[in-house]
Amino acid sequence: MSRDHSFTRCPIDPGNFSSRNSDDEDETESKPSSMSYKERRREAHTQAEQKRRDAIKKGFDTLQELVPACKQTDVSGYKLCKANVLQKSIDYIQYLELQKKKQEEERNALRREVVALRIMQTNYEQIVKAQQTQPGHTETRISDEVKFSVLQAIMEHLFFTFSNISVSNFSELSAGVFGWLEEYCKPQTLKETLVQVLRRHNTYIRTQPPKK
DNA sequence: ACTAGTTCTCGGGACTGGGG
DNA sequence: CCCCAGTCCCGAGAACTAGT
Repeated sequence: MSRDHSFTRCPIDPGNFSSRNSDDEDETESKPSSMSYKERRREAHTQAEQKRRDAIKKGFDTLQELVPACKQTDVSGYKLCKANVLQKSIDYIQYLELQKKKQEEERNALRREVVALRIMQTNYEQIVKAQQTQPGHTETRISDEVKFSVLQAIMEHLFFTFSNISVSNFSELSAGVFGWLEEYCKPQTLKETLVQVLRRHNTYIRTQPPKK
């Protein structure tokens, strides 16, 4: 069985175990003043184990500080067991991943909205420009009533087309709006709609008797 | 007293890097 | 290439502690 040893090892301390061969004879503890090779090796091993346990403990302590559900809730020094710290850390990471996903979806939806609004802005600007460059265009005073009536006719037409969009869920609505924008909010289509509405109003206004 | 969790020590397997 | 020191990791068992 081979294990993955991708960790980084600490540099070797030349002060330890520098004369292993010369100490081999000490294993019978014939010299009480100096430790035998076995004893020194055992002591070094104990220290290394202590160091390893400290590192593990430090890691758990850090997790307990970082994960809100693991933080101490009272002054009695309450501490979660390691298994709970691990489980709560896992839960917290999963929660953070979910939050990240939600925020990314929200950001994408907002970006789509920005694109749609820019398309609409461009359309309106082109309509205004086209109207201003029409031959015979004169600045005449239009009443608020007529303006409202024109706007209402345009919006009614748009709403009629918009009402065909499927709204069973958000993604369908989202896709439907894009399709609707591309089909019914094209500059040319809007221009045609506007022309129709204005023609109708022009005819209607001419046939109306002047108000007294 | 019992139980569960933690800490510590010890022994041992496995791996790495340097030296002969 | 082999040996060895140093290191890491793991399991077992003992000791300790805190809660019930």
